[in-house]
This record gives sequence, structure tokens and C-alpha cells, in this order.
Amino acid sequence: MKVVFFGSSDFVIQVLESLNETQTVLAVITTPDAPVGRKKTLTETPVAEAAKKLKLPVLKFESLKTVETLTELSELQADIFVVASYGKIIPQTILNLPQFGVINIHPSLLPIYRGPTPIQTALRNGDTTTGVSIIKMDAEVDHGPLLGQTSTNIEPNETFRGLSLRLFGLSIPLLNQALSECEAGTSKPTEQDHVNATFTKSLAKEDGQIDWSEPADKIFNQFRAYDPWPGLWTKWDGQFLKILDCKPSDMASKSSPGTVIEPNSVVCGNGTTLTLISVQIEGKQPTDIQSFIRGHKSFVGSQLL
RNA sequence: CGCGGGGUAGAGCAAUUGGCAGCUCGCAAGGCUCAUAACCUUGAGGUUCCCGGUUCGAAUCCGGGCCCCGCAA
Repeated sequence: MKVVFFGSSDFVIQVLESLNETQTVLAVITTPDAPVGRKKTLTETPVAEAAKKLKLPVLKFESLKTVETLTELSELQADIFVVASYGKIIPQTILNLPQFGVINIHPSLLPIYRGPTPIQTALRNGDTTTGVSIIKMDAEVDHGPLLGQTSTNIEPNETFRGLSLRLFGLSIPLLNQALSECEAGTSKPTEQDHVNATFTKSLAKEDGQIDWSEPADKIFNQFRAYDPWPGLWTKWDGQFLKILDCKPSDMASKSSPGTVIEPNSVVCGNGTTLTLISVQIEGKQPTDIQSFIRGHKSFVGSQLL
């Protein structure tokens, strides 16, 4: 089939690569270059780079609602659009374009966790199971009928990045099946159980701040969920301190939450403790916790906010 | 010119008013020990990012440059 792929995040590149082998990919749609870093250098999305390597045409639309965009997409004459972690809401006029419609890969067991952060939310909540769903898109966000779904266990130490890669990997066979069923006309979309739908919110920087009164395993879930961004951070000595790696410890402590105790742990809620592994203070390079303590002798015994 | 922190031994960091460049760890050698990542002794390792200026004297003050990072986006 003639496919147009919509995507932006690096963990959906594998989906694009697979499509390129099994279908005819006419074009790749990704979000526009965004300024990145202190120098505000315009940077392409990872998907744009990958598409170039595959020698596929790349289109970047500021808005999907303009007549020009609609015309360009229409002229591609695609049979179907495939959307995975694209980053913009797709209006109904575009959903109407391809004869087989638009299908979306959503990394959750829909109708659970609709919205922008299903993977982070599952990890943050400490879920032990999740999955990936393929739906035929309709006007409402993550609302369309299911074309396929598979579930998987979440490993206790799995982080956002690892789980993202894994879920989109699992989606590839589902996607191939959905595409061939669409083509053969044997597709049997099943309506979602809308009554039980739940929604996720987009994240903010503040979501990464640690509340030390939470138990250590909850904070560890927060770490796993928000791994690259917004990350896990706290305040020490008036400065931001990023927690780059940590793990719950089986030590108990009666000190107040946020206290740094020997040799390298922090007291959390209910007397639980979290062992720090590597950190980064504002303005400095990432360092392992032993080095950090060597250089900041007042760290142990101090209070994190 | 968006805001801000920083560059000192292999690593992480100190150095008061401008006055012998230090601490913890690591490394090397030796010792102690049944033994050890423990302990004791000794040692090596520096163009204090680069260039220029002020000064009797600069890691420190001034000017210029390069590089790293946090925020923001």
C-alpha cells in the first residue's frame, strides 16, 4: 500500500523503517525544526533525520489546518496514513483524505491512558502491565475503534525510554496485520469501551520535582517515568540538583524526609530511603555520587527540598 | 547579543585581604594482617583552559579568546 507516515520521536523510527520495507512510503510528515539548546540552533526531529537516510521525502507543516497543507497531502494520493508519536492533533479534513483512513499507534491499552503521556503515566503509577493499541483515528483524541492491541509486562526497572522502544517494537507486527486487513477489506474495527476511558496530561518541568515525603518506591517510579524529561530533580543549597540515576534502598531511617544519610541515600516518606547513584548540580557535569560527596563535604547530613 | 554557573593533579572539589597550590578519592612502592575495597608509612602526578595587562608578587584583579554545563525555549 501507499503510505504516508506521521511521526517525530526517535522511538518510532523503527516503525518507519519497518513500513519502508513492507509498504511504499510516499512521504514522512514530521513537526518543524525547533530551536534546541543555548544557541537555539534549529534541529530536525529524529524522524526527519532517519527519513533522509532512507531517502524518503520529508514534509514539515507548521499547521495542518491550512488549505495548502491539505492540498499537498491530498496530492500524495496515499492509500492510508500512519501516525505514531507525531505531536500535533490531526483535523478531520485530513482524516478524510486517504481511502483507508488514518491509523494511529498509541502506546497504552486503550481506552486506558488516552492523551499525550500514556507511557510516563503507566510508569509513574507503578503499573505492572501495559500495552500498545492500533486504532482507526476519528475526530476525538485516541477515541477511534481498535484494530489491534497487545499487552506486555512492565519490568520493575524499566524506564521511559526502554519501554517506549519496546512498545513501538511490539506495535510493528500489529501494524502489519492491520494494514493487510485494511487492504483485503477484512478489517473488523471494534469500538472502545468509552465509559472506562482515562486521560493523561502533558508534563511540565515541575512534575520532575521530588516530594521527599513520598515513599521511595513512588519516587523511583517518578524517576523511571520522567527519565530524560522533565527528569528527577530537587533543590540543594539553593541550587537545582538533578538525580540522574537512583534506586530504592532497603535501609530504613527515622530522620525527616529529605535528609541525606550515610553513605549516599536520602530519607523518603514512611522511613524508606532512596540510594543516589549519579547526580548533576546546576552548572556542573554529571558526576557519580561518590565523587559528588568527595567534593561537597556538607552534602551528607544536609536537607533536600 | 535571552538569564545564570563553571574551567586548579587521573576523578570530585578547596585555597581568607593578591603572599610557599591544598583536601578527599584513585594510582605507585613498602608495611601490618589468615585475609580484604580495611589500617599505617612513603611517593609520583600541575603551563591553575589560552593570550595580553596591572603588580615586588596573580589561581585570585582588568581586557580579549576558547570550551563545558544549568535555566529558558
